[in-house]
Amino acid sequence: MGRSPCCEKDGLKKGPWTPEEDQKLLAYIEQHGHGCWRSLPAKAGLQRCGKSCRLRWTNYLRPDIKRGKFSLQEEQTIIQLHALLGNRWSAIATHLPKRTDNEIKNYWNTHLKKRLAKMGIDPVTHKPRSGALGTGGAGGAGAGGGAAGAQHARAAAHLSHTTQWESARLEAEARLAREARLRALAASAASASASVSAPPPQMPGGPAAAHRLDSPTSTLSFSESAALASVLQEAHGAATAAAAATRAAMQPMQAYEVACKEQQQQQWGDHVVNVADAGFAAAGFTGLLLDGSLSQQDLRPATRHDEDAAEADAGLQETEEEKNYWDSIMSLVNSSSLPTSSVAVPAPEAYPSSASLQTSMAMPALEAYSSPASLQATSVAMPALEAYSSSASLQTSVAMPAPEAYSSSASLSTSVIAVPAPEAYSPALEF
DNA sequence: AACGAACCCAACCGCGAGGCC
DNA sequence: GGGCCTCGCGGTTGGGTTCGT
Repeated sequence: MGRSPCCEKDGLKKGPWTPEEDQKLLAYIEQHGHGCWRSLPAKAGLQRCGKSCRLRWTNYLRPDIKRGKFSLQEEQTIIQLHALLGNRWSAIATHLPKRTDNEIKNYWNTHLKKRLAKMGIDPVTHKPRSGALGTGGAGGAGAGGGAAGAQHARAAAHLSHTTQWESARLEAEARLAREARLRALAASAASASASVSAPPPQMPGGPAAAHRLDSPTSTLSFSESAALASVLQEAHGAATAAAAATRAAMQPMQAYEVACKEQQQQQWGDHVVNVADAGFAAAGFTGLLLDGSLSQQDLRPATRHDEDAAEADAGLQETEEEKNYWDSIMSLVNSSSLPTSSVAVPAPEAYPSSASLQTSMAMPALEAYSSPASLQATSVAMPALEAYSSSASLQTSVAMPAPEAYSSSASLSTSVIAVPAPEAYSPALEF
């Protein structure tokens, strides 16, 4: 059963690349850059289609590719990002330095998926398998459940991912709304002291700046001052719900961390991977996902080996900062009113440049409240945002990925409400 | 040693998005 | 606005390798 010919003409070579071909491609790209992939093969003297060349380069020849075994941190990051993003391998790959999306995809399909299944966790929904969905163990992907079950699982996973991204988006919007309100209040106070007949308060930087603060995907319009008050109220309510949803959605991550670690230690003995592996930015994200609301005490007795006590304590200490940091973020989101005096109102000039605006909206206000230690975590707190941003497009950078998933505010509220209860994730997994 | 099954991964395919004319 | 082209993504597969009998 041969494959149907690719879009390219016949006569082009297919299949595994020879060292000579690799050399040609490498030499050409090193000298000229890849340029247009379509015309590259001819210029480089290769009997391949451009697509094949691009694939070979991005997945194999690129110099900044790390090959070999995935570390524990990388595995955990993949699992956690997959829980958040689903099968968005390229987005996941942006948080695993030097790993390609193809490699991650393969690793997921050949290792992690099976391991999760073995642990009784549905690799699609990232939830413990319920009896109704079939208790099939490894390799039981198609064994039980049937089409309806699979569809249900996919839908649940989609909803879960949608909810989490939408939660993040709402938090960002609510934060922007609060900042806008604070700026308006500040401007109002200033103008009131200047003249009683002054025009109504405006967004610092003028209408144009106000317009730029609008979230392109938002259901809120910060520049419509007439609706501002009610919108702010609404945004706050949504953000509060979103914060709760986010916390709930992130709780299974902790179970994953512990479960994976246990699993790894059973498989590989006591080989301990250095959690503080320098330069591995994703670890910050991993840590950030650890939510303190599901207490460590709840998990430890059921899952921790005695000989791991010292290491676990160190880990707890390490995650304590992140927990506090995350709690502070959540309390900021949840707080009904920020003390005006304690909030640094950004100067108007902080917004005009599209570059700075992009940054401030992509990582909304988080950096304003982070300690240097947690800054690294902050930088990956909204992991996929930058993955989807074009350098020129603010809209893209602010918009959450997979726009089709976040179509309406109606579906949004449904999503938030439909977040599975935290207790759905039993921390006491048996291996 | 031989064979089949399972595993693994590089590479292919189809599709959609975005840019350009 | 619509067609064409290029690129990137995710799903899938073919074939090499390893494992088990």
